Amino acid sequence: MKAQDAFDANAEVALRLGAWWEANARDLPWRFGRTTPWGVLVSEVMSQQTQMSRVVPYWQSWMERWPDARALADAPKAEVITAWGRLGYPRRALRLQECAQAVAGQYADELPQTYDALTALPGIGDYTASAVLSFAFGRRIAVIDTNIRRVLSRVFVGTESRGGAASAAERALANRVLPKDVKRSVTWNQSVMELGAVVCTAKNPLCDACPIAHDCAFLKAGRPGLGEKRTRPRQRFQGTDRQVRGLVLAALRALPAGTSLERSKVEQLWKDHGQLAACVASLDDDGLIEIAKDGSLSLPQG
DNA sequence: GTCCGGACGC
DNA sequence: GCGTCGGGAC
Repeated sequence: MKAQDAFDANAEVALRLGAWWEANARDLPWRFGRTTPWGVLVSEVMSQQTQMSRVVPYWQSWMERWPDARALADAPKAEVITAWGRLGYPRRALRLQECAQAVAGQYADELPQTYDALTALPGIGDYTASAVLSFAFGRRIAVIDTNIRRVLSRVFVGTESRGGAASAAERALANRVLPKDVKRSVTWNQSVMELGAVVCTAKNPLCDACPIAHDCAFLKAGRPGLGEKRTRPRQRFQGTDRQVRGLVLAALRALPAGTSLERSKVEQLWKDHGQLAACVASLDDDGLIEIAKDGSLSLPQG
């Protein structure tokens, strides 16, 4: 395929996706310029490995309580962990506060606008930095997440994307098809991601409702390998340390503020006391809990 | 059972 | 590159 063909084909795809986005974009509260760059960053961190429908109420109360980085930077850790609630992966909450402290302290409460400065912040990796640059600052940069990888691979290559980290080929593809025009590039990132979230889903894509079905190499090829394992295998949950850690933390969040859970109560949370002890130790290592001399647990009071 | 708008340590 | 880190929805 000649380069000009690729550009033309993509221009048509971008146009259809853009129209679809205008008509179908979910009305999430951090979209359409209704929040600050910090608000966008918070939404992206909360969305890491978590569905948007679950994020929305958390984001709203979080931003009401801590509207900017400085406010979050000064909040008690225990309150931050409690407010994270059942979003999962609570280390994200601590990293988000560390990020807020860096932004407030090093950048005068204004998010930096370069990829290198953003990825240097705690909890901000390639995806989140790119998403903030594109969605909050309107910069032209290829955003690469699991949805975009899946959609681009299907549409332009005709195969399912593989698990693990994004390959060099996937990154090259994302950069190649990213519209040259800055504004179009932002809409492109958002609409491709949105399509992956609500139409071009992993297991059961709604090709009948897809605005670019006509342009899709994967559909043309008969959707080869659909439903096969493509993404990196996910961990089980039942019986894992993650479940036990979650139980311990949930018990501490449920306590009256400033109080602790005595050792005998802790031991009732899980019957494998070896695993329980290891999980308590790892929560302590992460800075998510504090262990008193008598073995009682509490959220960090610092 | 599978998947979900990843980041990080090693 | 691989293991770990929640919890919910379908």
